[in-house]
Amino acid sequence: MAKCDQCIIRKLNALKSLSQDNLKSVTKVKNEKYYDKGDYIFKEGKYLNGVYCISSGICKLVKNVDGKIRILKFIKQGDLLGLRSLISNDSAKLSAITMSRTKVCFIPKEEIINLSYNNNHFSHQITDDMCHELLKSNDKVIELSSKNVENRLASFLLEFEKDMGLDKNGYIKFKLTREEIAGVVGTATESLIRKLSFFKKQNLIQIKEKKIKLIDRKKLKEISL
Amino acid sequence: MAKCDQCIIRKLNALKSLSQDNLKSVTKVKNEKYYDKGDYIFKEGKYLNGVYCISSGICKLVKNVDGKIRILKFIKQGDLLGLRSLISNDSAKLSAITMSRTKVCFIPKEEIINLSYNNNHFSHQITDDMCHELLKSNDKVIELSSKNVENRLASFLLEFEKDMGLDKNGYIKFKLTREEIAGVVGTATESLIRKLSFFKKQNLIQIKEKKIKLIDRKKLKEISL
DNA sequence: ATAAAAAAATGATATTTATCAGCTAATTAT
DNA sequence: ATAATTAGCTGATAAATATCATTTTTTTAT
Repeated sequence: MAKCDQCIIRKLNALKSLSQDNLKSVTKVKNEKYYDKGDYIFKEGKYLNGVYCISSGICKLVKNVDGKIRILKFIKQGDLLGLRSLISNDSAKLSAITMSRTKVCFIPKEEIINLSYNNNHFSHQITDDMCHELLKSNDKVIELSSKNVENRLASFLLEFEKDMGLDKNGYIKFKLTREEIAGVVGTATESLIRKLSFFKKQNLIQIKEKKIKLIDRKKLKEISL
Repeated sequence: MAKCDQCIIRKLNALKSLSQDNLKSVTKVKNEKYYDKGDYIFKEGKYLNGVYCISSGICKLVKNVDGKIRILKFIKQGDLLGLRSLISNDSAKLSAITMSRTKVCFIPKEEIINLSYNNNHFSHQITDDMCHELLKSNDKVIELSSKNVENRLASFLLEFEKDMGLDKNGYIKFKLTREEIAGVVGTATESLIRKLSFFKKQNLIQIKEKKIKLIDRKKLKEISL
């Protein structure tokens, strides 16, 4: 089992605030696990016994609303999963599904609670992260209630590009199905497909083997507003 | 200036975690202020120098998106305003407008920061509150992206009744304009009006002098799902 | 390599929601 | 008390979005 103090992933989240002693303690209790693409890390309704630190791979946080699957967030290398439920002593309200083979470190609840009481930096970092999450969530509420599908799709494409980065040919690194994009944007798959081909026809984007390349970011930005 | 340790309002928010000493310290630096109905406590974009504790009255947290005013949250007696911005060291992303004459206690940023470093209970309580906010915000995202106006209006009416309580005749205590309800539900005022009169025609609600009484909560609940 | 399954695309249509214009009722200011 | 303003309501219509059925393309399994 790898040692946490040598793990660079931890620097990407609240765990960066931990001391060497803290990290030794985490190393003792943490648990590494691999998931295949499409696996559930946890399902909606489950009470989590700790938090999940994504070591490699990509996941989605989703809610299934009578068949329609809404995606609230993508979780990447370095992100922590399950903090909200753990702090609120509440069941998970969303399911976490891997979108690629994923390595996850599980840290038991007691350890997180102890750390948060023994290390003020850590506990403040968690609060900061929650505030950031809240800001983004509020932004989504506003976007969903005042922008149409076209605006939202443009906005998503720009943000997704920033989040995921580009391959050597300028395409967004990570592939999503049309259904998944619809699940993020909050629309029906068919409506999403139509908007995407509309963007393609307008030369705002290019699509090749399901990968998307943004061509006219300025125009997309305008559309997103 | 009233003393904070004798204020019962503080028990309704994170300030309940403060010690007697903490409260004495807050009393020294806090500032009471009255706002008339319709006043801005702060506007979107402003950097806040502290948090606002609502002592009496009701406010709305809003965002103006090219003329359409979306209401994200109602703030009542006992609620704290401005914590997110303060913790993130960020400008306010929403405006706070009073909906009745409102008494507010302002607590300077430095005091909140100090308290959060000196009192673990307080700082944990803040984190808990943020988690709760995040949960509610996420719920809204899901609702907006998977429910229609009718569903959302039913859901809002039930929640608003729970939040505000009833007058002696069973009407929801607090009056909102149609435009405000539309701003919460995320739709156009005219669409909202039509849905409201539809609910009235179906005998799900009654309206008298702008106040709303829920008649068939069971049916409303079904519609909200 | 081929068959089967899943994903993407398209057309037709229904439903939902927004917009605009005008009218009425209620509230506010003088 | 009356005028002016604002809020509420209604109808007509346009625009956006969802739904369903079908076809084509791509991916996956054998």
